[in-house]
Amino acid sequence: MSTLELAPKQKRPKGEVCCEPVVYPEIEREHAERLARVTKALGDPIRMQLVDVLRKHAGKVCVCELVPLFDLSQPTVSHHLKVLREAGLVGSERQGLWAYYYVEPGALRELREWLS
Amino acid sequence: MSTLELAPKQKRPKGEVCCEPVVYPEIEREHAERLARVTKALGDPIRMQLVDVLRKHAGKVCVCELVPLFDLSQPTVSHHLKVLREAGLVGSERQGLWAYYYVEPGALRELREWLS
DNA sequence: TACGTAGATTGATGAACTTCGATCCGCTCG
DNA sequence: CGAGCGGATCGAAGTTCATCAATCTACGTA
Repeated sequence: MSTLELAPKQKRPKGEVCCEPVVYPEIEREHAERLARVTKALGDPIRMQLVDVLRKHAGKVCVCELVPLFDLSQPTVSHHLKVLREAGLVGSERQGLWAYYYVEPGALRELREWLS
Repeated sequence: MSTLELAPKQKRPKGEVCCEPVVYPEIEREHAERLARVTKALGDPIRMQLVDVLRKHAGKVCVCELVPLFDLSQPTVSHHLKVLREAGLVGSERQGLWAYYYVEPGALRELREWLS
C-alpha cells in the first residue's frame, strides 16, 4: 500500500504534476471484475430482496413463495433468479414440481472481505 | 408501474405443501432499494476499480491520475465518477485546475452491515 | 394415458447503460 | 486580456437490461 501525497500544491510552472503517481497493479483488475460481477447481480432492488429473503431464511425457499412477494410476473422473477444463479450467488434444487433456491455459501465472502 | 395482480391463494396438489409461508415485512423494500443503489453503482468493473483505488489511498486522488489507469477516454472516466458521486459513494473537490475524488466515509457502511 | 400445475424459456419492446468525439466551462499564466 | 489546460457536459451510436405474454418442459395425479 503506497502512501500518496495529496497535499494541494501552490502555484507552479507548467509541466509540473498535480500529485504523486498512483501505481495500480494489473492484478487488481481481475479482482475488480469478479467483485463487479457480484455487485452487478445485486444491483437491482428485486434481486437484492431475493437474496435478502434467502439469506434470512438460512435454508431453501420455494419459488412459489418468492413470486407472490413481488408485483412482478412469474417469468420476470424466474429471470432474476437466473441472473443470481449465473452470478454464483444462489443455487437451486428441484423437488418434484417445486424448485427451491438458496444462497450459495461463500458467494458473498470476497465482497465482504473487500468491504472490511 | 404495472398494476398489481397478485395471485390469490394457490391450491396445492392433494394437501401437499412445498414449504412454510415466508412472511416478508414491507419495511425491507426500502432497505433493499438503498442497498441496490449502492451495488448498482459498484456493478461495473471500471467503477469498482475506481472505488478500490480511492479506498486504498485513503485520501483525495486527482482525476488526472485516475484517467490513465484505464483504457478509456477522459469523458468516459468522468461519467463513471459522476455515477459514483450520484450514488453517494464518492465526493469531489476542485482545487484550481484539478479535481480530487475521495470515498465518502460511511457510504459503504450499510452494505457492509448487510453482509455481516 | 391424459390433465393440471410449477417453473423455465422464448421473443418482443421500451428503457437504461457504456462509450466516444466534440464542445463547453473555469482556472492559471504569459 | 487571450492562450492553454483539466475536467465536465452534450449528443449520438450501439449494446444491455427489465419486463411481459405466450409457450414449453417436467412432474404428479386421476
